[in-house]
Amino acid sequence: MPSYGQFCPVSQALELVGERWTLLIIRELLCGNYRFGEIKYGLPLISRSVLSQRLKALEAAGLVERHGRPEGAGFQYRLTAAGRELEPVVTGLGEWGKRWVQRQLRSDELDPILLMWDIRRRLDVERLPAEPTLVMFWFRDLPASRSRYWLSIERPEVEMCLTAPGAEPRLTVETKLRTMVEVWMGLRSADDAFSSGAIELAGEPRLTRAFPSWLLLNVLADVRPLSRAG
Amino acid sequence: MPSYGQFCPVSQALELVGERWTLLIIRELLCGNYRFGEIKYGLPLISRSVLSQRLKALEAAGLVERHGRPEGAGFQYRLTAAGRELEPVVTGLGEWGKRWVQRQLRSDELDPILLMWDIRRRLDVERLPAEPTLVMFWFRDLPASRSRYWLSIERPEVEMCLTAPGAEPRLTVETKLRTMVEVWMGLRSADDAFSSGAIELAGEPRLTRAFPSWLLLNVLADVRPLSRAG
DNA sequence: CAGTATCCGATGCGATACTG
DNA sequence: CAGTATCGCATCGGATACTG
Repeated sequence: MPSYGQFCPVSQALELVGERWTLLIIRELLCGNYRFGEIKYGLPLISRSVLSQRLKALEAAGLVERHGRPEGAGFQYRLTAAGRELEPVVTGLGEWGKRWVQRQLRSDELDPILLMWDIRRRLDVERLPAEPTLVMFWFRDLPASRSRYWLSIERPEVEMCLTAPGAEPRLTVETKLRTMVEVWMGLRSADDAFSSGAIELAGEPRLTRAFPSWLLLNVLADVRPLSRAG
Repeated sequence: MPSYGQFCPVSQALELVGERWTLLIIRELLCGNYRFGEIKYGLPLISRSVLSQRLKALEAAGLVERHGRPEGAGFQYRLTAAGRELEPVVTGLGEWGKRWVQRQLRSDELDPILLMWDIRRRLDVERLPAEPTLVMFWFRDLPASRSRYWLSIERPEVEMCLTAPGAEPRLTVETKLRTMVEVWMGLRSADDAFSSGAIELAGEPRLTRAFPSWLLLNVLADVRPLSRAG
């Protein structure tokens, strides 16, 4: 990327983090996705080459450190102190986006894997069932091949599964993808969705009762949109 | 720009303001440069085509409004409420940049016009002389053809001139470009620079005494750099 | 001066193939 | 799985020329 040619710190910051995808990668690292594949799940449209390239650039710039993982192959990418201090910028962008550009979500933005991946990271561990529990999400408006997703809960770990695990789910969440995304993003009341049956829960009563309390919703769910008047 | 394909407000925000130059244009509008040419002064390396394009995109996105100027040709570009609310993001980036990427300034980032343009907008109007006053800045390390710049003060207006106005300057500021930039950005003490003679003032004693108090310095001058340790 | 249209070269990026 | 190298296309953007 060519330089902005300025001594202004805003442009110097943007020379490091202003490229396409970079701040989104930092968002992923901020919210706890440290591995190449985890980041990729959170950014379905990024190509591996670009992700690799950006991680290298961030490492060279001193915002990210790459650590070998003793347990297996691959690396962990961790923000340095400098990288972590971008948190207010990322949050600021998110709040601004929620306030001012939250329009009707386009269908191509309703990505179920992304949604599940986000949900996975924002469950209230304290309230999850103590014993291993399999939860199935069923988006009945999607083609069968991509309509079902599983969260395998083994407190405090939660794993996302894209194919049916062996066990039977003990709780099923059935809804439309758009409904779940809107609830998740705070665009629609969760209480209403549950009580109206827009989200149907099936399974052990103990679990169906508790489920709404597990869902913490997206970090930005409670930022309210404003009108567009200038 | 292709979409990020996400429902996350951070990515939706970046679809509007994540392109190269866009946040810098918003910075210019935030700090009071409203006309095409004024913005261009603050962004010497942007091409007119790109600036035009970005302003149109910002207008279409509802962040900028274009107003005809009764007094003459051209337009004023003004931030809407949505655009103004990006101020914390721009400031956040600037503070982060000042803290973490403030390295030795590269020579090609030392742009005298940019510096003068920035100074022009950050003079303490209250303290400026009441009568019309011409101040000349002389960067003695630059080639003669681009070493001298003038601020024509007619309180509360300050005009930047790139060629010699008719009148004689009543105050001359003589220094190296790097010195002036470093002082301006808070990388070097202004008091030291004046008292050591790194910045030399010549002219009416009343003006040479008052000059240091006019200079408000860059908005980010007092954000302190930190070490790079992760 | 304040932009806008056109053209052409640079580069950014996705697809594919390859490696530990 | 977790990346990396190569390639070819598409888009971006700078230069130039043009207009109110």
